[in-house]
Order: sequence, then C-alpha cells, then structure tokens
Amino acid sequence: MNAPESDRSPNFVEQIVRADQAAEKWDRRVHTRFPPEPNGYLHIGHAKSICLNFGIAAKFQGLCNLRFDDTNPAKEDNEYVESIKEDVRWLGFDWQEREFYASDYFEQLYEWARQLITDRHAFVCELGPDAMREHRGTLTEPGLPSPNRDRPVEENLDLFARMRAGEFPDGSRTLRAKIDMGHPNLNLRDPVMYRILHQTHHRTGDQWCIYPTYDFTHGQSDSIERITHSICTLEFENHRPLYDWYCQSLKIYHPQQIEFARLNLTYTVMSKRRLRDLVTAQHVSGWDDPRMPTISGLRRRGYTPASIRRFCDTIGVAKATSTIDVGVLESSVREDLNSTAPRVMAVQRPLKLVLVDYPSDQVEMMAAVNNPEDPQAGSREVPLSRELYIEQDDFREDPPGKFFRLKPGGEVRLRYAYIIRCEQVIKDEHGEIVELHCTHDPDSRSGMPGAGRRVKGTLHWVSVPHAVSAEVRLYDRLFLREDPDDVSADENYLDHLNPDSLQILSDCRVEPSLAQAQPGDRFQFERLGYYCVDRDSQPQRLVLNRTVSLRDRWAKIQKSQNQRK
RNA sequence: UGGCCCGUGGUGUAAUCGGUAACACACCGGAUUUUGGUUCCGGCAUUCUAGGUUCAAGUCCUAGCGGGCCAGCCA
Repeated sequence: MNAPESDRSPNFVEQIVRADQAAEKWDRRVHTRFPPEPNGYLHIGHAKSICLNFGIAAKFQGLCNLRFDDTNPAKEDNEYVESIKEDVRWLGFDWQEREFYASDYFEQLYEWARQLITDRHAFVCELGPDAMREHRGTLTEPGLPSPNRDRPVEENLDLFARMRAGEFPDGSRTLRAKIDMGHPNLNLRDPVMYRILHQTHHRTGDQWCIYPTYDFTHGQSDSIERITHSICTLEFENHRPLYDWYCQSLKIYHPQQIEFARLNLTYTVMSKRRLRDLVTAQHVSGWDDPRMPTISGLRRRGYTPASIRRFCDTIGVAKATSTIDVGVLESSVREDLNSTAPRVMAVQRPLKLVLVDYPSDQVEMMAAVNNPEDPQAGSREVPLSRELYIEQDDFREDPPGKFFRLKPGGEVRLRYAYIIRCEQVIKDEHGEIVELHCTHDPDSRSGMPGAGRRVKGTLHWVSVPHAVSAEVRLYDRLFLREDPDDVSADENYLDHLNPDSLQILSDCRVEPSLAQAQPGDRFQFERLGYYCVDRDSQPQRLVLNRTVSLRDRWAKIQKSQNQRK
C-alpha cells in the first residue's frame, strides 16, 4: 500500500546528509533546526519545513532545534511564539529542551560585530535609507562606496558603542560589512549588519536599541547551536555567500546551508503578509478560520496531524519552483480519516419522509457499523420510526439518467434498514415538495433473510423524533483563481475571493449518537464527507465543520451530463 | 543588458557507476460494494529544443529556449 517513509527514495537534502554522514563529516552528527520568525501563525508551508527538518533529524538519529528568529521587534510578538510552539507540538514534533531564540545571542552577536570592526571588515555608515539605496547600484551597475567606508577602527568602535547606547535616532546610522560594492550579488555590496531601532522587543524589552539583521544573525545562531545542515527556502540562495562570509570572517563553526523550494498550493495564498491581511480585513474570522491554510485553520477544519505529515511526505522536496494541487492535501485527509473516523448518519438539507405503512408508535433499533475499515470500531444502534428525514438531493421528481436515488414509484434502501418505495409526493401551494409518502418492505430489513434483495441506491436518514439539530459549516476554497496572484494590473488577489467559501446550514439533523459529541471529535457523515465538531459547539447547539467531502462520483456524472447539454 | 538557481506525464516527486521512465494526486474506462465512499484492475510521457559522444543518454558535452529569485536599515 502506501510506502512507509523509509521506502520512499530520499530527497536531495537527505542525500546530502547521507553522503556527509558516510564521509564522516560533522563527526557523523546531524543537527537541524526549524527557525520561524514569530511574526505570524504557522501555515502548511511551514509544515513542509518542519517535517523536513524534524524528519531528517529523526531519520539520521540527530536532533532538531526550535529557534525563534526574533531580530525584528517591530513585527514580532509573544502571541506568535506561543501559537508556533502549539502548532509544532500538535504536528507531532518535539524539540525537547532545545528551545532557542536568536535574541538570546544578541550579546555574542554584538561582540562578533566588534570583532569584524577590529578586523576592518565592518564600519559604521551614516548614509540614510534613501542614500544607501542610491549607493547600492542596480542589477547591472556596480554600487558606490559609502563615504564612511574607510573610517578608522577606533572611530567605528566608538560610534558602534554609541549606537548601542542610544545616542542616535532610528535610521541615522548602520553597521555595515565591508565586502564589495561592485559584486554582482547585491547581498555582498556592504550589507547592513545592525540598524538602530528604538523598539521594545518581546523578550529583551528595552535592553537594546540596535538589532542585528537576519543575515548577520542566522548563520551565527546556527553556528552557536552547532547545526550541521541549515535548511531554508530558495529565496535565501542568494544569501548563502553572505552566510558563508560571516562564518569565515568570524572564524567560527560553519554549518552548511541548503535551500529547497517552498510550498505553493493552488487556490491558496501562502505569504504571511497576505494571510495577515485576510485576517485584519476580516475576510476570514481569524488566523484559525477553517478556510485558512494555517496550521490552526487546518486543525479547526478537522485535518489530523497525520494527514498533514502524510501530505508533506508525498509532495517531496526539490529545488524546482512548483505548485501542488490543493486536491493532494484533501486526498491526504480522506486517506487518514477513512480508516479512523466513525461513521454516522446526518442529513444536511432535510426532507421529511413518512413511512405510511409503519406503525406510528413503533421504534426499531437498527444495528449500524461504526467503521467498515476498522472491525475494532464495533457497531451502534440507530432508531428508526415512521417519520424520517432524508437528504433533499436524494429525491428527484424528474430524475436524470443514472439517478440511483429515490424517485416517484422508485425503490431505494434506507441504510441499515428497509427497502422503501416512494408512493406519493406531497407539495405545498407553491408546488414545493414538502413531504414524501413511502411504503416499506418488511422482509427487507437489514440482517433479515429477505435483506438480500438488491436495489440501486442506498440513502442515509435520521428519525424525526430522535434527531439532534445541528449547524453545519461547509467550506470551499477561499479563492476563485488557481493562482490568486494571476490577476490583471489593476487588480490584486483580493479581487478574486470566493464569495461562497463559507456556507452555513443551520437546520441539519444528525443521529442521536452525536448528542454527546465534543469539540474536536471527527466523524464521517455517510455519503457526505468528513466533519469535525467546532469549538463554537454547545451541548444544545452542535456545530460541525466539513473538513472535506467524500469523493463524489455522482457529482462528476452530473457535471458531464450538464456539459453534454 | 548582471549574478545565482531550476526545466521528467494534467500536477508534483523518483529513476544511487550512462542500460531503456516509477510512485502519488488528477483524469478516463471496468469489477466489487446496503456509503455513487473504500478496495481492486486497466488506460494516460517521443524526459524544454537542436546538435554531439556512446552498442546504449532523462542521466555526459555544446549551443539555444523557457521559468524562478535578488536592487528592505524584512525574514
């Protein structure tokens, strides 16, 4: 069946690690890290990175650290570090006691900066942001050196100390590495190492008013933690020479940076900025809105940790920029939930059905299998009575071809119960169908000798007097475009939001066994899909989110029928 | 017109010293089925192009073409 992780051919990162281990590099140690910036919630793209980093550590008997890359106090917050920890843990990974923060290294970083100044590899620059941009040159033209580039060491040391002491306003000065203003890689054109930011940091408070940049922090943090393989996404490829330059110039332990392609999903935006915009503009209810590709959104939607890990395992890891069909994500939850989710009968859009030949005071308990994929799951009893609800979609007065459900004069099986025949369609004064009158074949009861009789369709149902009311939230893709950013010049991704991405059905009926369902419980509603009890659910007011529908062959047939017309 | 990276089916990812394209999802058929679910079987690729090396090239060489990233005191 599905190949266990060890059977899959190793991705290129694993191949590098394996080769390094075989060559006795790093003393055969393998030590990775997952380095989020706490400026937003984790999304499915981070899950790919988490699975890669923790997965490789596990596979090679190594370790993986959790490290917060918190060098920009203006954007970061403790709310995010808490959510990130929760999400990584929920995904099933454990960093044990190795929870680190780049901000823990600020003092060491400061010393290293002084060392670079002393070695004439860094200088305090007085160019403002605009002037610095002008000096940088362009992709095709070299930059111009800062007028302060050759400032004496002592003066640099003094100025840098005064920057730290808070003597200068934001933006007035920077500490820059002295590399090469003519370098074709713009990252090497005397990059900024420190900037002045009079901002309160979520961990260090007001201890600092200068903060190191990502480039001057990341490699050194890896170095301090004795990371062996520093795995990051492709957009940092151009930064690797700088990563290497800092480690070499500082003469410190030097990990290897390896870049892979970040995850893109169809019909989805993934950047934290866009996700944050969706939240603040209230296009969604929050970071954990079930339509969001965030870990918290997927969790609330009903995705399991195993399904997300499985997804990350099947999409692979490579360097080619690519976009995964969101259907792959959906199929990975179906795969997981198919074997684990208890089956239950629920009617989303009720249509009353009366068994006219069934005694009005009779109730029979019908045995129903909890999960045909899992014999251990056992069975339960579902009450049947004279009045039932079936799905509106399961009856058609004028059915198209291949419609195997209920129609006037037609027969159908009620799952785990009787075969019934539709005798009469009751309508209101507007011609709307309000009720179906049916008769049942008493010999066809499930489990009885006469049950072998075959009919084309089987319907799910709920007994009217025993039904539990519920609200069901149906979710669809948030965007209409496969690539939400594929828009004309005068539009942006928000112009193609799906207006029907959330549909609330407030009049659903579910079988009585669901009365005790708790938030987080997952079920398969037979013939419909997988659902998860939402945290908004109350004992008297059940609320369920549809995680994903079942594969729907009938929907496909209808679609092709419509196309033929 | 600069540097770096990447190009295998509809979408992704494989193919470990060059040996005759595999897996997943999607799609199209069929079987089984008291979920139009699950499961099972079958179908679906001249490996960006053009040359070259070789008995043999997705893998090697050359030249094109196409795509991505980079000009934050963001990460």
